[in-house]
Amino acid sequence: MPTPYNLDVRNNCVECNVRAERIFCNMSDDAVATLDAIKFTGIYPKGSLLFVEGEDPRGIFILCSGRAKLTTSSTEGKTLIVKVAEPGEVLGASATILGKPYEVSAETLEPSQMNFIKRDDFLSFLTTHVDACMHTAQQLSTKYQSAQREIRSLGLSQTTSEKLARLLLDWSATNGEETPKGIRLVVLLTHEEIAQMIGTTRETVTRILSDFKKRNIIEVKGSNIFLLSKKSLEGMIST
Amino acid sequence: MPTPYNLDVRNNCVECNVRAERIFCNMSDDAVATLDAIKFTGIYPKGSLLFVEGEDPRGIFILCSGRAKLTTSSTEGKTLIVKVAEPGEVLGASATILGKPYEVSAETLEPSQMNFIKRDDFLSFLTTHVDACMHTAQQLSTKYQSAQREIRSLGLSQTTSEKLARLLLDWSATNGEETPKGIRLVVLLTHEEIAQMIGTTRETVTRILSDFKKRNIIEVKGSNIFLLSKKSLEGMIST
DNA sequence: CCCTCCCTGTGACGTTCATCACTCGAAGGC
DNA sequence: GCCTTCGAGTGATGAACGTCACAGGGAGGG
Repeated sequence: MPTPYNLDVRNNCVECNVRAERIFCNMSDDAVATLDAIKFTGIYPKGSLLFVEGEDPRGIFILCSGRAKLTTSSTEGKTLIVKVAEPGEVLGASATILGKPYEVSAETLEPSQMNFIKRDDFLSFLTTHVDACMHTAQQLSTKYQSAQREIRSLGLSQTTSEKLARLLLDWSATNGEETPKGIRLVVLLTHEEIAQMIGTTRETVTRILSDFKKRNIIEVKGSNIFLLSKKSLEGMIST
Repeated sequence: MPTPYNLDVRNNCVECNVRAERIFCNMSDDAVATLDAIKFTGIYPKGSLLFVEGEDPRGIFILCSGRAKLTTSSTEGKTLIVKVAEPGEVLGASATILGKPYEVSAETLEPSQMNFIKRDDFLSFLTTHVDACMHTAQQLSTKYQSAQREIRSLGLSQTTSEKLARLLLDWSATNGEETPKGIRLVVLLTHEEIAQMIGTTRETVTRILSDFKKRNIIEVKGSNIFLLSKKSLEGMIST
């Protein structure tokens, strides 16, 4: 039976076969059963806005499959992509826990399955299940460390080439696929969006990528990027 | 009786009179009693290194009084000050929870009292006291949100003046003191360190501050900065 | 099939800021 | 006392990158 958007929908958390790999979901059977009872499963098309920066927190979203970009914008209309969230991540947890406005916006980049949990349900879930609380703390710690990496990249990079090299290497670590001709990356983002990830302009991204191509560091085929020389990229970054 | 460094030392968490104001420490009496039993109180002079980026996590530090800067460095020797921690903050929690290396270094900016908790003690403390775990989650959420603000500032600011204006306004919100001639800030940092906070060079900081002085936006008296025109600063930032 | 829209690519130009090089003043040690 | 060290202030210079402007190509819709 075809499911919407060709997604492999998992309605039941208890029987979920990828649960063990997910830092947040990998909790006691008892806790997962409760989770199952309070969650709302939803399928979202590409481009869905889950929540918007500044909004009061309604609850958390658990990203079961698909990807979502987290963004923050200035009044001048400039946008910064803070992070691309991967399956297993929890979105909106910090705002929900503190009861403060969402600090970023979240938008799906591809058709995605999300489990939503209402704020009150989530908070009482945490206070009644210690290990859910522990896993939340772990999830938050991971998010904090990834934010920290982002800060390093934005603040310590000398040049824009360095930031872009760093981004490509980051991607290759999380989503890279080894092939005979180098590491293959599937890039869902336009140059404009890449620019928003590293705080620069579209033109500069285009120029630097051309430069990388000329120097045989990368090769671009449609939405694939092959890293021909990971070494060269690593040579560009400080740490 | 004089205490070292003229610090008001609080040895006993249960009787601590500022406990209620501290997001992390404000937990149940039962939990605080346990905390008291596993903590090690220490007084650190200015410039003490609590932990270093990359080190395996030994445990967490609760900042009772004083201030500490959190930094990250590149191999090229460039340093970025990620945050100046205030009393009540917990340092090293994310690394300790995940068992991953500290992602930043921590160094005291003034004589400070810290409570240290060993990793194993902290982890079992969290699993046995739900509300300690909740307060840790809140603390982590706060840190995550402040990291997010830092990312915004680094990534969305168009100019260095904007970043500096943002920094001054941030300080005025947390440490500002109203006076007839404007908001007074006590700046513990050198121009070099301010530069490291906003990812620029010392010379640029000096130049921009001079410029602000010329335009009667600020006035500098020793280590005090008076914000004469908060409005002008606000006019420089996008949001 | 053509038209439009969006993404990519590229040139010219100007501004901002990092870098280097130096001076000056204040603090602190011997 | 003097000398050293560290932070602040300032000028000259060049490179990096943002901005504007426009061209080409591919996808999708009427």
